[in-house]
Amino acid sequence: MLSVKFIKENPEFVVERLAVKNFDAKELVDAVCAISNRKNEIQQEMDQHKAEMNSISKQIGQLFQQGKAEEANAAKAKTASLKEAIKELEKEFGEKDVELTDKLTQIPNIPHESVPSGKSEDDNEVVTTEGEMPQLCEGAIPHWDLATKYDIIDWELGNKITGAGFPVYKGKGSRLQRALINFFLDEARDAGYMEIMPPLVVNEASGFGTGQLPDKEGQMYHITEDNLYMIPTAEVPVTNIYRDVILDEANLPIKNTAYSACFRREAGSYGKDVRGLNRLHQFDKVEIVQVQHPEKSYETLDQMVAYVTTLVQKLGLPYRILRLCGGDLSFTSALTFDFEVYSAAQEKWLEVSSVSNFEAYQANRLKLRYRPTGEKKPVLAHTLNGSALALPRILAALLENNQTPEGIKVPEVLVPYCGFDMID
RNA sequence: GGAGAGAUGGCAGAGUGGUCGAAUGCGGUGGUCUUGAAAACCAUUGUACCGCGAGGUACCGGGGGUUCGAAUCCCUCUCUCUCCGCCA
Repeated sequence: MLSVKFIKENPEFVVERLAVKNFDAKELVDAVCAISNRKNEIQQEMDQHKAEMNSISKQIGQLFQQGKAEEANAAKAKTASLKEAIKELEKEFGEKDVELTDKLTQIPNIPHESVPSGKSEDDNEVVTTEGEMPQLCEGAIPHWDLATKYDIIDWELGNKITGAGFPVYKGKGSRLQRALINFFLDEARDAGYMEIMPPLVVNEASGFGTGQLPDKEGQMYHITEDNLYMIPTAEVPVTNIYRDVILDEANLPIKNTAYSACFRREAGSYGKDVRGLNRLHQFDKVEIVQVQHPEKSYETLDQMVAYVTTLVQKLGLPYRILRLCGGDLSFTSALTFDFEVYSAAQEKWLEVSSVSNFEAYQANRLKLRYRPTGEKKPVLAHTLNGSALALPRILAALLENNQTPEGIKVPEVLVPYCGFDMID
């Protein structure tokens, strides 16, 4: 969330910038300022009364020790009204605090100045388009049919065991998944990221820290009996490693990577674009996460984009990079670049990565700070993350683009990882 | 699942109603000494909020209560550990 201080110092700026996200923040910003001001007034009065109370209590203690019980009891009488006043102020203070947090969590992150305005994904800005469009052979078919033809993914079995959106990978399909995971993790390690194997289920505090809760809880599978959530991305556990942490400036940037299965309910997204591997309830992904100095986070974002570029290039997939417009930008992000690969049989661009700078928005929720060298006061760090990469759509594009009458060719970089060069 | 123990500052670990934001040790930082280092010694060392400032307030797992006063007593929740059972 945004800091109260920033909102109070720049209310017009916040409203103006959030308009780019098509978000009318006027009322919320006004409310935050008003509630915060009232809260401060209450605190001043409350603290004053508490100071007096503390002082009287201390005196009473001394009087008792000196054996002056009568005077002590007289002093006690004075405390009743004070006590009552404090209680009331505390109550109102608590209410204002809840209200303030409620309003704050409803205000999205401010978009970076480079974010184009726009309503939907149609307004995203194409930054780069690279790679050769594949020439498909006669009778080319989409990946869901290829997967069945070569018996590497069993859709029906997934339906039987769990339900739609939980495919079963078999034989070379399963091995190719494993190869992709290892390939991505090794690449990330070579790029300086430390590998993490996180829990796949998180508590409420973690969900709040990265911004999934309270608003987007419908997106996650909720284990109500234990009040735990299945992760929609490794971003959640890996970023929450640094919840309530004060880092040394010298330790920045922190670079972590993690493979995880990801679980998404995708409620309300039935219909188009859900065939085959295009949208699943469970999928595999390797994520990269960085914690960086505020002054260096955009430089880091560029580096992360450059890194993801190398991955799609090595896989030989035609890709394009989009700068998300305000309307398509997520609630918590300040700037996001999406990667899409071209899936030739579907004749569709498929999103395989989303690389974002959250600036201090997540950090403020997480209380993730660093201490500038030689200084006393901790400062909020910046967090960034990106998919590197999400597997299903990569697999879809690989299957469709590399199909030949003899079978599906495996990209060279993956051959050492999976141990075969052809799915036939 | 059954029984028990516990949750205190970066860590370890005292503290069972009143100058306790909290002893002590370790660690960290600064300094003295030293050619340099180690050792020793001295000093310092949490976070947040309010206030122009002086300063004030809060925080000893979370929440509630008793009391003039709570780390300390009571209730409640959560979590951790140990033993037994079960089990990859």
